[in-house]
Amino acid sequence: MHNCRQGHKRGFYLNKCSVSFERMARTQGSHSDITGPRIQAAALRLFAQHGYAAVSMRQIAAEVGVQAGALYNYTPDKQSLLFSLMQRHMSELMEAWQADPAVEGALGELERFVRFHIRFHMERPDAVFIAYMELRNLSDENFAVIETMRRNYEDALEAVLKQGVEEGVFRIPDTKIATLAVIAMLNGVMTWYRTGGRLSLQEVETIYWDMVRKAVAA
Amino acid sequence: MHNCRQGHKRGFYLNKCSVSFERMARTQGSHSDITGPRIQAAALRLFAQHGYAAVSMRQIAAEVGVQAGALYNYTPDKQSLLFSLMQRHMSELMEAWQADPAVEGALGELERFVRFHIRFHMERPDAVFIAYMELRNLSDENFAVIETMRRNYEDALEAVLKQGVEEGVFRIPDTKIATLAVIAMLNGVMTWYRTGGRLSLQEVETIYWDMVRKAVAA
DNA sequence: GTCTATAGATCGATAGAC
DNA sequence: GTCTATCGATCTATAGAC
Repeated sequence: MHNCRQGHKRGFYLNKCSVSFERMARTQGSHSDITGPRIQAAALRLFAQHGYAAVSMRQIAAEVGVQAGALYNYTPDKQSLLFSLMQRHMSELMEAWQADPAVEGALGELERFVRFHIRFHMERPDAVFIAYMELRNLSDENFAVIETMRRNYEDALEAVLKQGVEEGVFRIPDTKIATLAVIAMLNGVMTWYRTGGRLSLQEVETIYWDMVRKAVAA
Repeated sequence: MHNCRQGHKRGFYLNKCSVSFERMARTQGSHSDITGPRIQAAALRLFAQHGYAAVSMRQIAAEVGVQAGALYNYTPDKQSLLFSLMQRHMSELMEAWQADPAVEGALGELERFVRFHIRFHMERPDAVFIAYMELRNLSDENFAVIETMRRNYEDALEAVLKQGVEEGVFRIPDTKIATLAVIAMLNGVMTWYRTGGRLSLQEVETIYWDMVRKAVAA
């Protein structure tokens, strides 16, 4: 099942092959105050690569360099581990968007959104992949939280589209559908873009901005 | 984990709640020549709802109304079951596209593609969902087969876009990227559209066609 | 805080009766 | 072709030593 060929399996995210990061056998009683973050990082990578259901706590522990039981000092269970990864991702997304300096006019705001979305998501492909693929593995309660955060982000784009319609610069039959269509299109970047390819991220942003701009144009 | 509320968990496909279709206890030696198709149908539904890795052979068997061991009269293993579902889906997709009557000119062909893609995919949401989400659970050999079929389908759209550029009706900086962007956008329909909503499928097709047409316009 | 060890459940797949 | 029964592996999570 596993493979490491890069560029393989487009249509889903595949990590670069990387040397396993296991540590030396750890003396009993030793400790590391960065074990928590390392567990999160290992879970993020493994969930993105193989899927939540296919990854065992033992695999995560092995990647960190501890035994499986030690994980439960940092998370009550596997489900909470998934939820915390997704929640942090969505929080960072919202905060980054709000921190991005606004510009004048709906057209400028739409360009800002397109470039922000591509840039932000390409910087954390593992988290993005999990956020879109593992929703069904959340408990109902956890799903409701993530879903609300996602809707807030979508609402930010829809507000821009509505503003553009009012300004008369956009012609959009249904702003909610257009919102989802734009985000879906932009997310497609992650299924094929690889750093070091023939196009820089800047060029990709511009190509997508061109398509989005025209798609909603009056 | 499981829930049955409809409209819940947008962003991934969720089946309608349906009464379990288990059969009466089966007398030994009895048989049914439709067990094979019923296994495929059960696997399709369960893989789409819970994910390949999260579904057990026992669950599939229970849905069909047989014991787990009986499944192995129809499939050598779980992996082959997944592969056959994806392969059939991609075959049907290619055949349906080739059977759809071509029209004159790139603009007409693009509209035909947009409407065909939305219609075909909305008619089989389970298969579509599996085809996009379970690629990583294919063995390398099986993945190569599916990936080739997918590329062939994408090439059909790219040929239309190239034709439009030559005709001068489209202005597209990169036809490969535009191909992927259009397909990604159209696939987004499946994350939110539900039969019986405020828009008919015909209306949805028209809205997306409007956006696609403008996005690639000269 | 990490270890070893394990409980208790469930998995994919097979064997042999009917 | 389906059944019952089971093998051997693997899983999440916990208990108790250090």
